[in-house]
Amino acid sequence: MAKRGPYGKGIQRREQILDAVLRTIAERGYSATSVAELAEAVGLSQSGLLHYFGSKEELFVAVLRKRDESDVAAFRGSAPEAFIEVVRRNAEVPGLIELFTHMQAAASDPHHPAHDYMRQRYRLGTQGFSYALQQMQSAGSLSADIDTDAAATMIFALADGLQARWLIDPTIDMATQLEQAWRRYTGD
Amino acid sequence: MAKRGPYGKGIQRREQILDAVLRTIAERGYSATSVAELAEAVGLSQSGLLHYFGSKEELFVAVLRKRDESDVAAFRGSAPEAFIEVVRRNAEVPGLIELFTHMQAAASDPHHPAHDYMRQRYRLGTQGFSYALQQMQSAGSLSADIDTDAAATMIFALADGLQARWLIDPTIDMATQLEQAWRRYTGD
DNA sequence: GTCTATATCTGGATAGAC
DNA sequence: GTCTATCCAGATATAGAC
Repeated sequence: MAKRGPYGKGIQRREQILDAVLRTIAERGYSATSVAELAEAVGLSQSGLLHYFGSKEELFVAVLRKRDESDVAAFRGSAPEAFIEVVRRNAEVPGLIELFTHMQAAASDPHHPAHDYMRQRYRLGTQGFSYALQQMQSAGSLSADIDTDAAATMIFALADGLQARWLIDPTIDMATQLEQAWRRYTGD
Repeated sequence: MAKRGPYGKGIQRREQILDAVLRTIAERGYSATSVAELAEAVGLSQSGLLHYFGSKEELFVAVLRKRDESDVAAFRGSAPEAFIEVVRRNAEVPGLIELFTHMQAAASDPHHPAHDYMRQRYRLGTQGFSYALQQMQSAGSLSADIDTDAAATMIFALADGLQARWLIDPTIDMATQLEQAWRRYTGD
């Protein structure tokens, strides 16, 4: 039975639209992405699309959030391996990496809608990863002398840096680089 | 004595303008940076400025190149330490990091003027660093089992990723993170 | 080499009808 | 909720005079 208010049909429609936008960006990339073109691809008018998200930038942040959801859902297994698997998976949708990279650059402005999103992403991401590493230390599967916060910050920054470079120079193998770096960092 | 042709006064003036633009971006950041504003800060009209660089994007690439020159000039001492020192120095000019990050995002388009610049930067940067590491291996000051190309790629990507994050969340200490990562990566 | 003036245009946002 | 129509701002690039 359909819910009412802000959790009813409106939200469903919003998610549905978001899915379509996500796919469109994944296919066509960020550059070829005016609101008008997205609207067309989605099957709405420009103002119809903006009705749901208010502005272009907020729409993009919503897309990144949606993507995170599916990343988290795909996050299976132990910490470093699962993380690398997500990066490997990302290499199949360069359009989304492109979007992320642009938003990351824009987010340095504290007034940009992506600013808070990025901060939150860093915080939650590194916290979660750090916690997982602590568990490994307790279980004895990770050297106890590792600063888990620093290690988590390191691997997130490395992954982001590799992705930005990979967009420009696809000859590098992100997943292999990450794996190798992690192995060396932790001393096997 | 003044040279003639493309190596004469025109070039000098160009470098002089470039210096002024560089300082302006360093002070005011990338966001507040239309060609008109740069022109004003430099003391030229908009078209006067564009006369030298053709387009906004090419101007920005020229700024990055100029910055690289001064980075290379400041690159003193052994490889990893000098590299970290450059990153430390960058933290004093967030405006330039911001510019770099935006250009890096834009460079994923193969037709963007920054595309070739970035590729070249990656290639030369990692090659140079890798070579320096090989020297260290020969001298016995670096473990011989390290893949120097991979290590160079890693440290460049990590530095770029840390910088992008630092712009948004200045609580992290880039230089310390880099140092620590390098130490662990190389096994002290 | 430098300026003034202007062309052009792209694109996001808004008003208001249905 | 969705569309049509319009507005408006901002920015780059160019033409042509001096």
